[in-house]
Amino acid sequence: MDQPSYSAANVASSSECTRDQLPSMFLHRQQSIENRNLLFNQSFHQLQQHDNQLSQSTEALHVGYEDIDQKPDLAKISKESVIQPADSNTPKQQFVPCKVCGDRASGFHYGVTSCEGCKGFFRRSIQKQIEYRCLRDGKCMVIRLNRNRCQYCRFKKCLAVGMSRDSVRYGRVPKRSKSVDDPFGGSSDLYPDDSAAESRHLALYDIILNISQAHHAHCAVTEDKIKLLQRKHSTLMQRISIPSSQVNFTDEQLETQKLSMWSCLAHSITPAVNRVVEFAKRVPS
Amino acid sequence: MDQPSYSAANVASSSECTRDQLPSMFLHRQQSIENRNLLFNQSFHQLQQHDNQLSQSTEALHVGYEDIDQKPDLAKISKESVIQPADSNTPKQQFVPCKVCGDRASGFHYGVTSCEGCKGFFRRSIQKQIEYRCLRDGKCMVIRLNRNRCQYCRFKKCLAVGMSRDSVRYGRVPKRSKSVDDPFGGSSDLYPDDSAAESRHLALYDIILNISQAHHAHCAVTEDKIKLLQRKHSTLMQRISIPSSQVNFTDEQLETQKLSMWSCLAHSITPAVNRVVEFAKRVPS
DNA sequence: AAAGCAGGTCACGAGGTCAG
DNA sequence: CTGACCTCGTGACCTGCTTT
Ligand SMILES: [Zn+2]
Ligand SMILES: [Zn+2]
Ligand SMILES: [Zn+2]
Ligand SMILES: [Zn+2]
Repeated sequence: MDQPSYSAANVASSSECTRDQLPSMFLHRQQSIENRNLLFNQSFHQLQQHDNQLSQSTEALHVGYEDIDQKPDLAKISKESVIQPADSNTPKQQFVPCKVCGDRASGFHYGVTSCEGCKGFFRRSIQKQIEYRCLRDGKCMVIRLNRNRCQYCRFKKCLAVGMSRDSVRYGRVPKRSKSVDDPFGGSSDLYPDDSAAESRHLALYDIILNISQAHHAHCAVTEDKIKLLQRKHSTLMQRISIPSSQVNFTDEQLETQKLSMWSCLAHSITPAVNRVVEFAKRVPS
Repeated sequence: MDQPSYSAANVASSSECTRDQLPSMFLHRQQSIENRNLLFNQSFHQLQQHDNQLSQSTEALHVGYEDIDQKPDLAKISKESVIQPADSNTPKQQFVPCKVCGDRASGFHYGVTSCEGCKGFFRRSIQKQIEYRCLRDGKCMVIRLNRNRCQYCRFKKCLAVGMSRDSVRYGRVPKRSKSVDDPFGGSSDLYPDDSAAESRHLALYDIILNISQAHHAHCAVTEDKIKLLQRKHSTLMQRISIPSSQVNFTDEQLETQKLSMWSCLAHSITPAVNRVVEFAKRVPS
């Protein structure tokens, strides 16, 4: 696939993305999850396109996880890697998500409610005229935890949500354009939810993370193993194809073979089933 | 103290020991061992209060403790066996241990306070998707001096303490999350010790390692061998039980048999004694 | 003034490097 | 392969300007 590139108003030099830009979460469940949450409306369309790409690149996500009997406990996960945008000293402060990455927004930057990170990233991008490149298909998901893995897609998202030098709003925000739901006075059509939406938003990330971790911990389908399987399969087929023409089994033999094969299959598939069960047990209910 | 090299080859060949050095060696070393264990244990008690990491890997550490239980003296440890952190020119700098190996941490890498070594190792591991294998039981202790001996267990420990691409923290550390005790602003498990205690901490790790290694290198009682022994024993008993009723030995025959059995026993036990000697020689003095 | 954002600052850490 | 060292992108704060 050709690699999309950006030459915005000011773009010239090239910068290399790190090759580990895979979004480390979101599997097939993401759609239903997204549907439930209004906060992600803006990117719903984009997410739908991601589904393909994500499911086929799943194996790359398992780097470092195979053969490790990792037992992530939920308490630790929620402590360590769940977003904690709300500082403990300002419980009163409302959470407003960045339109680019979903982190806590710090204000209305370049025309978009965004976080300090995305603001700085966008500023740097338009200042230094950097041309980013996506090493994949240019559809990387941009969320807080992986926003730094693909600069191209982050910048693309910035533009998509409307960041621009021209959208800069100077000075004080007019009083009446402020609202409870959008303290930064951006366009008022996006977040019709009350404050409960914020907690749902956070909970969502929590769930996403949990599922991702559970998957990592128990999915044994790695690239290596797939290749190995393919090799095994082809050699097996070769071996079988030759004698198959000259061999005649009796019905009894066939029956016996069927039984033995079934037993063999059952034996082989048991671990996989166990893994699925383990995975299911990890999904928060 | 220089690093003792315990390569696999070294361990394998180390059971050779000339017989004549046996007795004096043994007695002398035995004393040393006891003294060291005195120091060793109290410090461990103190460590448990301050160091989460140690208690977290208690299981592994027990290997080193099992045969050892005595009374303490703190001053002595810091006096005679302190091992300095890598840099001796910055005495003012506070010591913060790597959560993986206990070496001096260089920062908050992949979500965990860790040293340069573990950081680089983890990066390499997740980049190249290397699949490690443990040559033992997958419970190797991972501490500074032996962290390079088992990649599998080192990586496992990395994951266990929470290293992950998703836990990466970019940018400057928020001011309010910094504290005197935890310069890296990581999670809330702090190390309220002064630097002297940290040096002791480091020294302890090395001592633990030495003893454990010495034990591992010369203890022949592995799980495998125990099982083998049990099998041998039961078959032997079966074989014996049958003829024992119908056989009558003369006194002379019995005497001869006693002698031969004693000789056999002596022959069998010699390697064990040698191993004890070798173990004693490895204990730092 | 007061509020609020663009841009600058620079502590940090990811990733690369390369002797050992 | 390891890890001490280096480079540079990141983002939490800060400063100064613009608009009410
Ligand atoms: Zn953002
Ligand atoms: Zn991308
Ligand atoms: Zn370490
Ligand atoms: Zn191991």
